[in-house]
Amino acid sequence: MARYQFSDHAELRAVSHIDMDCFYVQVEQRRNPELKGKPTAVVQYNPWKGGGLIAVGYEARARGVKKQMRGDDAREHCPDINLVTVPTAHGKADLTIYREAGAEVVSILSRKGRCERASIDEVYLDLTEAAKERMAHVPTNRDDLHAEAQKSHVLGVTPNVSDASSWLVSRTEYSEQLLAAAALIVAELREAVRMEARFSCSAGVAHNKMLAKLASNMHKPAQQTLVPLAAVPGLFEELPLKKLRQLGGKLGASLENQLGLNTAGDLMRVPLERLQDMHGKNVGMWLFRISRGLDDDPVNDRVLPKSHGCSKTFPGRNALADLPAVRHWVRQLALELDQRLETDAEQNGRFARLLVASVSYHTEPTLASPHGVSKSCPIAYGVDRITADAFGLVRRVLSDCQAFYVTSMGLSATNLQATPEKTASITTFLRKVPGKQSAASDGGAPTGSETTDRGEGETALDEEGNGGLRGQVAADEKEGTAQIEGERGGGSGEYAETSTGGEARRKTEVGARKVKRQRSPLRDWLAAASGPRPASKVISTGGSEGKGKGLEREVLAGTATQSDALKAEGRAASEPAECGRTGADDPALQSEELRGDEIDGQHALEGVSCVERGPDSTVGEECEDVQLTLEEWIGDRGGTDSRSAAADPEHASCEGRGRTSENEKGAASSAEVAGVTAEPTGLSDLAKSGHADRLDLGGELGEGNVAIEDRNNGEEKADSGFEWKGALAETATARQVRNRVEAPKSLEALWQKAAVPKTDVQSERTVEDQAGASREGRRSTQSKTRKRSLDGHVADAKEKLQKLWSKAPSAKDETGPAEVGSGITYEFDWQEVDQSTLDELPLAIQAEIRAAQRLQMQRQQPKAAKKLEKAQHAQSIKPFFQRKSR
DNA sequence: ATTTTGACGCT
DNA sequence: AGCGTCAAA
Repeated sequence: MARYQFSDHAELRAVSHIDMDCFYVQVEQRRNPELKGKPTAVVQYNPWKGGGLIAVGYEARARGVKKQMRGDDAREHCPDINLVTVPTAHGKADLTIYREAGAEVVSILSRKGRCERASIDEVYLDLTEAAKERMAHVPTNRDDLHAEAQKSHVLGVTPNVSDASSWLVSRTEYSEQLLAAAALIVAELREAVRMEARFSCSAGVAHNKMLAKLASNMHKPAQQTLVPLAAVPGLFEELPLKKLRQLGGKLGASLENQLGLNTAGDLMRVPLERLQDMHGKNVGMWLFRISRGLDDDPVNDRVLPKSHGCSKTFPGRNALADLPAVRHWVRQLALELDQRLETDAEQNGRFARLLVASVSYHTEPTLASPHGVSKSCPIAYGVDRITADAFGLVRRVLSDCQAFYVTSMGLSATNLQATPEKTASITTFLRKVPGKQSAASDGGAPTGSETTDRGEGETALDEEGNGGLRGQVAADEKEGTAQIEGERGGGSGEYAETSTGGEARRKTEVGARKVKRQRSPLRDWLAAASGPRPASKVISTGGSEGKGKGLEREVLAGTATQSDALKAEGRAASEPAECGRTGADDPALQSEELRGDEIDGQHALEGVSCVERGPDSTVGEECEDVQLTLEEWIGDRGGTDSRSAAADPEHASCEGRGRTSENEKGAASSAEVAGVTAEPTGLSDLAKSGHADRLDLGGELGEGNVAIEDRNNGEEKADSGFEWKGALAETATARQVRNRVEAPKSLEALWQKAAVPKTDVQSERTVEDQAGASREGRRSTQSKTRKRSLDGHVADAKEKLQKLWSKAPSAKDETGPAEVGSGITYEFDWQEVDQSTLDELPLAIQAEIRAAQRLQMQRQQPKAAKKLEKAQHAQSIKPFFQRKSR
């Protein structure tokens, strides 16, 4: 029976999953070599019951220490255990050192094939190509195998055969040859990790991610396991279902409870139709396939995380009960997040676009599980702005509550984009041309070296994976290697130095995708952008000559703000229309939306945005928030005073060194301001306005003409020391105002409201956001009709249910309509709802129905109730993935 | 009172 | 956009 059907050899992949052994413990042992070989665990926070264990070393595991223990429990099992506390910063656990160590490992493991960072300490590798090449060179003599490869475990072969060597060298089946070759590569990579980073790791080698992941966990620590195709049926027959990736949670439990399955083999015997009936077409098919060892989930080419997040819990009494406390902790989180974002921007040229604030809270002291809510807005870099925006988001959630008890908060920055060349960031849009003298660095800038290790012609943000960057990384790695070897040669302290200088060097030299650079325009800008800024500064992104309308000109010139623009439309600036517009009746917004990313099919420049970025800003401040001033851009460079820099008469023009493309020309020809499309604005036009500081990126993008107008005298200056790097940091998308008129309502508030009969269920009025407004010195008044949020529907559903179930116990009226917010009416008998009807209902209703059924069962047959509860729990899971097919 | 992450799917 | 699920140290 052909269980495994691979149409031909070409489709067979060689995939490895590599997982560090008790990673945090190893990191700590490398930091403090005295811990090596001793029972060690890493804990988070000490005071309460000795802290929570998050990693346990193998010596400690041997003594019965388990990860779910508290520090105190661990001490009981193993009195001489070394408990290392995770570093803290900003009053919270800070995992930076582990992230950096993880990046170190990734930089090594990504050498031989496509590499996907699966977590802080795991990667998947697609070694298909490398293994194919390697197949021709697999030794025929088992003694010539890499020692680490010899120690491989081969499922279905070892330990019956004493070691894997003979298996590895004598394969005849293509699939096995491929795995054998991959195993040699993996052995070498693991050895490289051991030598260069001094970490041990375990690996699985198979034809897909699922099997590789399974295998990497089978022989730990410091071993590797191969899964030949033929081994799968035997393996799965005994394998608990939960061991398969994605089946460790509710889905796996539901399979066990509903179908009585215990092993993966059991799952294999369930007909596809049954699986699809139960879990939908996609999940059903996915289950069918993984139960046969089939998995086409590709190894993605991604070595960097897609988001940065930080969070903190405030359990029990520590719950935050007032806004100042909330604000304080928002700021602490922002401090960490900002640092991590800046580092990412420096090292990887990436910028986040979205800020998400999550908060879990109670409205009264209770043991019930808290409500979790998240809100998001476009992100603005800088601690203060992240703080202000995130606090605004959180406040929006809490402002309706008479009382709140915040049990956890988190910030995360997502939508990280490696700003591509043609929409490059304003933060990187100019770069000092090495060796070229410039006004800005005149005056003996002491630290102003902008030199990078790149060749002159290369950009900081070359297309991903191009030779320039790769080459650099490779060179760095080589240096790092040399450095380590030097240390080893030193003799005595092979590890002695590592927690100090050696590690620091490796950090910069071996880190993944890191580029050595001490200073950069980016860094300067980020630093400057975090500080206070003068009002009404504008960067104009003008193309060739052109004239804007009067108002637009003013805005460009920096005296007008968006509020002026709004006034000109006959609206008072203080009116709440401001930035939250979502209505199609708003001309400014329309053009704002139209502004978009594309003009003439190309990325548009956005020289000025007056779009509010966070929930707190008001109109007058918005421009200020998003402008890049002359001082900000120039002022911090090398400590040189901006005015003298700008006043340097030497450089009346500069030659661009960057690329010029049709795209960029198109982009340069238009700029949007305050939601109004501005015509290309020539330098001279702006110069005449004589108002404000500005940078005018004149001419075509890529040419690098930089004109600087001095605020004080309106004199036009130019600086030639820079290179045009592209367009803009913030794409239209990032600036789009989202949900600005979102009702600041908690679920509770909605629920309370829902108790009052409403005539208009399709819309509601937002309320004035007052809480904290005076402290902020701002007011944001919003009153807007909008579509109901999901929360509203849920609240409605709950209300209906309350009514419904209030009748239920008396059991007279057992069929009742449940009207849900959307207006759909469901009819059912709550005692006999069939599964398909139940599935149609909103989850909140499903949960209530199940609760009611249990309640009744409890009364009638207390024993059976428990069983029902378990089954219902399994049923209540939501489908959560949709497998992509390759 | 595990905590702090991070990816991804659903609606 | 916001929530839920799953997973790792």
